[in-house]
Amino acid sequence: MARERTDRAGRTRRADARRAELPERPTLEGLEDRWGPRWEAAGTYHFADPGRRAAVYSIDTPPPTVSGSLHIGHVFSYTQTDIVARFWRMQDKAVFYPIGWDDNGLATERRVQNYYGVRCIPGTPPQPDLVPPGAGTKAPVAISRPEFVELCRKLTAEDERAFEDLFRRVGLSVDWRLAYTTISERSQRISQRGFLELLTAGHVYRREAPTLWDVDFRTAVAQAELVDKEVSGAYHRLAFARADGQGQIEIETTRPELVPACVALVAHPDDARYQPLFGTRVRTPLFGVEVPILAHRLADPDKGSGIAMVCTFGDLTDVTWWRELDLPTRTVIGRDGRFAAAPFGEAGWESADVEAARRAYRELEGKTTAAARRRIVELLAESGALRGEPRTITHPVKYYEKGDRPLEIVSSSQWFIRTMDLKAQLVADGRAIDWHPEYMRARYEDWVEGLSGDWNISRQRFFGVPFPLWYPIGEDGSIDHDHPILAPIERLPVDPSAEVPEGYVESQRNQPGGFVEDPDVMDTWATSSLTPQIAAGWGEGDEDRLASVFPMDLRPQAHDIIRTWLFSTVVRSRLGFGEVPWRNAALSGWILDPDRKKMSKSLGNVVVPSEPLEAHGADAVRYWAASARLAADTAFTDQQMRIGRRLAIKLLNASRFVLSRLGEPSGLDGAIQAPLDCSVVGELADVLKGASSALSGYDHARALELIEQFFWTFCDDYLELVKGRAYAEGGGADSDSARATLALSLSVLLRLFAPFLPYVTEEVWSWWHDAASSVHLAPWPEPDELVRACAVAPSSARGDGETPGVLAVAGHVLGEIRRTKTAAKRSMRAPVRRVEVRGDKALLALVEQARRELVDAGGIATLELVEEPGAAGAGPLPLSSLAVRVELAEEAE
RNA sequence: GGGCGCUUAGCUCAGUUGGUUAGAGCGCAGCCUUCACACGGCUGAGGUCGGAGGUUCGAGUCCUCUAGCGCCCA
Repeated sequence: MARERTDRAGRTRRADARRAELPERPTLEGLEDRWGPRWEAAGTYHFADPGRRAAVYSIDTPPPTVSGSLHIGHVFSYTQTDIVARFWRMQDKAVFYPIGWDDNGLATERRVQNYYGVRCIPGTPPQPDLVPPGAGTKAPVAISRPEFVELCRKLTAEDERAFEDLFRRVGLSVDWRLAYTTISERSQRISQRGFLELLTAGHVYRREAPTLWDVDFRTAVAQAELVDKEVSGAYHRLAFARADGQGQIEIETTRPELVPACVALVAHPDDARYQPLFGTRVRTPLFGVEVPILAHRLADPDKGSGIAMVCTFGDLTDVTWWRELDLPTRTVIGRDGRFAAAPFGEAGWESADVEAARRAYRELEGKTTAAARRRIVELLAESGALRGEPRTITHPVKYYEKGDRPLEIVSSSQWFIRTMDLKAQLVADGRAIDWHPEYMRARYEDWVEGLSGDWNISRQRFFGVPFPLWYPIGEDGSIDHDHPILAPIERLPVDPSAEVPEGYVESQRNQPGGFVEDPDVMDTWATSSLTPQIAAGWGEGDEDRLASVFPMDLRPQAHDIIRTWLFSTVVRSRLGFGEVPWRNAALSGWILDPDRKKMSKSLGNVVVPSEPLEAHGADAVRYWAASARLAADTAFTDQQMRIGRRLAIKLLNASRFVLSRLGEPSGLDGAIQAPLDCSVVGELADVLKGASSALSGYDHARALELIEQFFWTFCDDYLELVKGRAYAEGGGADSDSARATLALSLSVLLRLFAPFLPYVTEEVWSWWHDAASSVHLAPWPEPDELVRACAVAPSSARGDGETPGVLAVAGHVLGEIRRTKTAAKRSMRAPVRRVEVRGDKALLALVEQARRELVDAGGIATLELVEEPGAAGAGPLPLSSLAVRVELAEEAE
């Protein structure tokens, strides 16, 4: 792989020969098509493992969810990371910059269901000739799990191509050879191995427990996937008869349908109204089940009547009460979200009136919660237990973030990773990471400190990584969940539903004395929490680069998935690898539409990236992304792209001019000696220093601003002032100095802009260098190369309280001349009879040093400097203290 | 309810550790077809920095209170 570098000074060879190659009218059109394939062919961005962690800069690139729609936000955040990658590559780091696609999981399943009009029903016979009905069908076709998984693979492959095309177009400098998908064999192997190691180490366990459950997707979901939605509901006031016959207790509930699942009433221990009742019992209305009245601090005396009904399970508070008060379980809602059978009269379901209870429950059985609620309200009203009219309220209800109906809580067996014991360590790990911006750390810490349960990693779904294990079945047909049969590491990945554990044969599946597979798949985060390991090929033999790249330097991601992806990666890194996964976390903002609303498909305000890329070009779109700071939500506006485009065009034209002026090559070292030239180099050195420091600190926007600002001054003032010397035939020291300054400045500017505008800078670089040379592999400029090029120390100029430099002073005078010409409505070429500059001696001396350039650029016949006595004061004087009088020549002159 | 962020020219945003007349681009107005650039250049008008109070010789920049918007979490 060619990593040919230009020498430190970015020196050009055979400049004369190259001059002929300058395009007459340079253009941005077609640059993406020209350079993308060349970089690919040359392996410009390939990672060459140096075998030393210190020589590597590694990035834990977010794998986008390919089932989501492509939009301009993808370009935005990925470009910001690419700038960092390019910067470090030019710092001579071996940049490990992989890319992945997150295709595993529920998002893909849902897209496949909708796209093809199918539904996965495990056990459906194979239908090889099936033509899926397609989107919009009202009757989805049931298909088997293998066929469903096949469709998932097919569609994600298409989606991934679209993402790759986009990212290539934008010029991301990823090493495409490192591309991975989260459903790939490698990802599954690594994910399963990671799980087994945690299991062996005792960090995961399986337990039957109340579980947050989406009734439509029929899967468990984790705390991290919850969202609160404000929905309307109603308080129903219900009367419970006291068991001793001494009257009634009224409670209020938004979920009257759960009366058959009621296991207690609770009030606050300090609530005087209920203190006498603690320990007594009441009977549930309709069902006649005796339940205790208990005290618990979470009961809110101000809510409703101050006493609440505890059901198994209406919400997470019920779970807490159930656990802490050691209450029995009476489950009524099944995994399909409908009321399941309830054996009133049997053990645990005793009733004072079994017949009445069964009669009432028959009215509910098989109904959805919503239908059951309507019916039970009627029954409660008929029985007289419902007091008054239900009172409508709006309250927050927990939903799965992708779900359409409120979550239920069902009791089920799930795998958990122990995180509750790890909180303090996780907070400490968060503090070991440098956050950009720093305040984002708070999001992480708040989340960790607010964890209320271990991380449930099992999902009752189909397109995911299976748990690599089986359970033995006893001779009596009972499943022994406590002694799973683990797949050996060498066999991974395994699909336990298709493969057989060691020592068994397929015919023993589901048979007494045989085995049964774990039917679940892992939470998608359980796999993507291992992206550093997947990208680095952990355990993959010759491809294993983990030692060279881990812990990684950077995790870039959006701030909304701190609680999921970022958090889960820290957990896995800590438990599995005993380390913090990265040194830096950079949080990008969101793209909003021009009205500052979040882009979403449902609002119809999504901007497809191909349009701005087409209209403005990749560099211009990158400029827009680069000019936004990290974590700043940014409105989409093509205004910034227009500016970026203009900048890129300016770079083409200015470069063309500079290169057209470079004559015979002469050594740069020490050639720069004219005061104005030293001044420009001095300012450039300041810009270099500032930009390097900003980029090192993940402030790409600041770096771009500095570079860009200098570039415009360079064009507007320096190029205009230097033209006279640059055009002078026959050379001479002045002329050599000018040409050396032009060459040096252009070389440095191209390299500074390269991470931001990779196409246009490479284009210009190619006018000037051998075909094998790439600006993207050129060394990042160093202050030393600027210093060396100057005969005298470059004068740095514009710091606060410092005397302005020659460039600034000359630019100021030139500005005054332009102002006068503009005011007189004359051309900028209009001759000037006389310019008089009055002011402080020190400033005048600087003007004097640029006399020739000012006379040339302004077309000045007489330039007179007049010292103002008395202007001398303490400290350096501002430019505005110079009084410039400009007399234009007559039109005819 | 808790936490965090934002509020600077018509618009979109910069303003580093407090220091001289607060910056940029767009938009707007005017001028210039100059031999790198009309997919351009130059010049100009336009904010007193959400509000109130405080610290300081000095505050957009620190402190307190407050309003609005947004995000995260209960």
